Amino acid sequence: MVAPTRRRSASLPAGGWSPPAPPPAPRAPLPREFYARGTLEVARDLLGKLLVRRLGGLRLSGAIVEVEAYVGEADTACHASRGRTPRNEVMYGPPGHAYVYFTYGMHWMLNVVTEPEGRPGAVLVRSVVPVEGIEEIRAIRAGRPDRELTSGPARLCAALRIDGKLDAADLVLGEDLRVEDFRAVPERDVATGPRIGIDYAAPKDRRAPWRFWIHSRSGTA
DNA sequence: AGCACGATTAACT
DNA sequence: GTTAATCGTGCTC
Repeated sequence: MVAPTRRRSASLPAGGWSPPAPPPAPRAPLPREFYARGTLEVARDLLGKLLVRRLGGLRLSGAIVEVEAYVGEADTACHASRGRTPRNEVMYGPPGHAYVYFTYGMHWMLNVVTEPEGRPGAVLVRSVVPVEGIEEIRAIRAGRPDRELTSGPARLCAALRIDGKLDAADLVLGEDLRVEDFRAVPERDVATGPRIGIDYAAPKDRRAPWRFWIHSRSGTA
């Protein structure tokens, strides 16, 4: 039995945020219209939503606590900034699909496609807090401390077994992967700042505060 | 050639 | 306890 350790969030912005137990009854996937909006709005509104991975008979899920918006060809940090390619093709398609790609020789990244069809945009899911299937997630991520299970874009993909096979998956049909309504996040709990790992981008894009996370309220509830 | 990262190591306070 | 630097890895263009 593990004593409830007091966990001070440090470098990870949303490390201290915990979803309420118990998890709610499963809901319908968010509709297409949710995604068919401006990427910044979608990014902000994804905070507190439930990312659900269906794996065989299992339901693994986590509450979204950190995201980044990548807002089209004019955004030099966005994969679409150099035009349409086989990899980023799905970003140009209809909203509400997964854009999953591989990077750094070992990591998968999960994005959700935004904006009406033809306009590339996506939100990178950077961190979730486990809600359902935590024992299975611990098994998948054997040897990791709990705080490293799903905090980080590559970690959450590993934890939920998200890889290139889910690229272009329809989150609205939601067969293997979906996003459900879960928890309203008030404005005062939302923090914003520059995106991570985009040093190659133009200065204006590096500075843009297009990363959103749930600010953990220290001490009080 | 270059990466929308993270594990590891090495320095700090 | 923390932050900063390094680099593996293989897919994309």
